[in-house]
Amino acid sequence: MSSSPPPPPATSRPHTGRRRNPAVRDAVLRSAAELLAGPDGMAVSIDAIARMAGVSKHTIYRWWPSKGAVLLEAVVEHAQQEVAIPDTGALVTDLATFLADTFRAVERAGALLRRLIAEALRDTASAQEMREFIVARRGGLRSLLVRGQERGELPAEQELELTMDQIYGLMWYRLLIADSPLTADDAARLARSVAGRPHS
Amino acid sequence: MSSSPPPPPATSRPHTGRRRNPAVRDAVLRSAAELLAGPDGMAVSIDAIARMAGVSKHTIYRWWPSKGAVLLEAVVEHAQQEVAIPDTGALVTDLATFLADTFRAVERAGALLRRLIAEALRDTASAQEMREFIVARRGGLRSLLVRGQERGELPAEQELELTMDQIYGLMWYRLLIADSPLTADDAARLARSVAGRPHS
Amino acid sequence: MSSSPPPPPATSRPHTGRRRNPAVRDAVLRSAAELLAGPDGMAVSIDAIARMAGVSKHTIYRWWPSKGAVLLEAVVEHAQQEVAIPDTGALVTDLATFLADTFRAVERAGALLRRLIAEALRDTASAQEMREFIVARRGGLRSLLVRGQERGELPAEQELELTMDQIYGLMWYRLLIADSPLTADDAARLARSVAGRPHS
Amino acid sequence: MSSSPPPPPATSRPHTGRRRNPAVRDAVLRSAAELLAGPDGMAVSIDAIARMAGVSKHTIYRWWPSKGAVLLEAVVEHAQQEVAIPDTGALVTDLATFLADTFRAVERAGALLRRLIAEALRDTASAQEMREFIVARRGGLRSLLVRGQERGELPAEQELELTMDQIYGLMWYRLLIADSPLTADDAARLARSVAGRPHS
DNA sequence: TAGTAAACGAGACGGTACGTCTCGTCTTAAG
DNA sequence: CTTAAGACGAGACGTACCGTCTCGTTTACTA
Repeated sequence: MSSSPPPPPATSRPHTGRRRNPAVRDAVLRSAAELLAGPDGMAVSIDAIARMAGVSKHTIYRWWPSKGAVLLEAVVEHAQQEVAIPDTGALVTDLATFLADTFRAVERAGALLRRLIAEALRDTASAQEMREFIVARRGGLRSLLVRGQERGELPAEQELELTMDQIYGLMWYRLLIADSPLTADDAARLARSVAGRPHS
Repeated sequence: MSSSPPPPPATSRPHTGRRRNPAVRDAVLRSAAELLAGPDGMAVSIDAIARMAGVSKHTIYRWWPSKGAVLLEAVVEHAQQEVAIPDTGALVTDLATFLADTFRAVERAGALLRRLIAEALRDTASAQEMREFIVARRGGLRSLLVRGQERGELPAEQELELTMDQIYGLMWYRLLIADSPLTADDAARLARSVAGRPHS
Repeated sequence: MSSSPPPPPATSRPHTGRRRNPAVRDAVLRSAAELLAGPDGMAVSIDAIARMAGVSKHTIYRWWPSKGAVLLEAVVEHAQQEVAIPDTGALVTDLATFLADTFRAVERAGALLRRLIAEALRDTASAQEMREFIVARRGGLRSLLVRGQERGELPAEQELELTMDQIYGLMWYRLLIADSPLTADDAARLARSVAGRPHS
Repeated sequence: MSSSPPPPPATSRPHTGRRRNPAVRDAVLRSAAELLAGPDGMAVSIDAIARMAGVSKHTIYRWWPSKGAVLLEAVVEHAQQEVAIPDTGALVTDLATFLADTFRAVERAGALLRRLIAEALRDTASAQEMREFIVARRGGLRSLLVRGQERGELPAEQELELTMDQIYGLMWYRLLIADSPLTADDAARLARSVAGRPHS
């Protein structure tokens, strides 16, 4: 879900030469995250990342194919703290909890995610990686919904992928387009809506 | 929702000097739209727009405050062909029709919209205008849903704004994040899901 | 012998648009000259010239095709103070005066000329211009020698171009290769040697 | 005139460890010479030399203090085939032969020498070594001129160093500045000029 | 037969410059 | 006043080379 090995090791040579300095990777990603989270007008340039990280531009380009790749990996690293999958016994409360947690995390990383998508929209190459990362992160919600289906709280015929598109769609819509907040209340209402009891 | 008069005419002087040439506005917007719809890697620069339109950069900046504003207005102009509000007597079919039309239009303008959002994500100023435009366009769907509510096809308590966020959220999610198609089938399934009879 | 208009005016359009700011040209050439004359280790980069001149790099590249071209023009501008062609009545004294003046000027501009040639040796394009400039400057010496020939102080059969290659050769040899000084005494001895009375 | 033992072995420790691999030195110098002689635009970088020689950059820097030093030694190695000192009995023919040979050798190594000087002009350190090499090579011509003086073919008072500066000056001038050929005819004319019978 | 010291390849790294690009502002002269 | 042409400063882009610095392996001499 991250990493950045530029040339696959050709044959099975055990590796020679100086090893990659992990401090460099860390410094770059930390600087990238910091700049990404910076004030809204601030541009996130490779020059700026290199300067802040005390690293040469060339070194960044050695390990990451594009700016988007750096930003994505910074976000991935930064977003490592997984949102827990709750199990309260009822789908609607599980969902509400999960979404509230997710929304809170997303709100905190708002500027960062907006800029990440902005980069992806301008760079086909990094867009693909970004897509894969985002799609991979749907697993948590999916397992939650599947459990609801197994328990009979959700009709077996319900198309979960569509449901998930609606949920994550709302989230990104608020974040990217409407620029309106994602509250715990939104989480609760969305949970009820999805669980089929929207107005209880 | 369009236009762009930068300096309000000060006092009530009847106007002196050369008049604004409407052909300039058209040429700029047409060129912008053409470049926006171009191949995915192509950059849409003010220089390119000016060159293609046979117009000076300065003229563009006189009438529009930023690149984003030009692009937005180009999209607005281009998207003038309104999606009709159907009235088949049943919410689910109305919705399906409306969404299918909308999806079709959006798919056609895909590259264009992606670039528009990319610009908005980098330019706070144009983001605001863009937001207003997009929000304004929610009116059609809202009237449709309200009618459904009045007819009793949708519970009176249902929060339409949330529902709309889900619908448009899915649309933008597919467009910007997942980069997956929006089919007529998706429209139908989404319509059923929203109308409360997801699996009929 | 200088200037640098990049695109020839195509057809006979009378010219529109903002005019080239002569202050920019001056600032660039002055900064280039200053850096060229700087301490021996110092590199003369376009970035440095731009920074010192308070000018954008792009502006430099707009008007000069390469670094070498900037440096050459800076030198040309700087070397405008022509060495006078003396007329004392005798070739040997004329020559001695002329060479002493030339040597003095060249010594003063030593670092500058060394760097200029260094650039020319690495950039075929600027080498050509530089060659033309240097060859053009041979006119003074030539007229002096021709006069000597006409007066009978130099054999009519003497090949002046070869003689001049020896004279300027010595000068550049000392400057570029031997890095040894060019004194007034050298000028006098060289004058005697050329005038055919080397040991009077 | 060549070699490159970087740190003298401190005290009289008899030497331990792996010995220097002579193949490395050869490969480096051969690659350097080959690149030096390459097409005019081609850059001669340490990276390129290392790559072509199949040698690590570090190894090069272990044995040579700078790029200039490598290039100089490559040229020295390449120029080992000494130009013979002829003895025909007459200065003018001796000179003509010697210069024709020298010119031919220099013409063959043209690109190589130009690049060598280019490097020396940018690197004070290697300039010194280069100077020493070039000055050392003046011995042949000097002995020839001295013999001429002893034979009375050249005035005893003639300052040979100045004469040699004129000769080698012409050569380098043609090579570096004028970029014009050095022919056998030039050699003959220069020989006559120096021997005091320029128009026989 | 170990131990140890240097040579060597591979290649990471910080630094600096290159020449190109786009942005948004400013200037000029024509209509 | 509007417009086209286009100069300009700012600053990012991605590439190249420099010279230094680990690594881990290989080779040789010494104890």
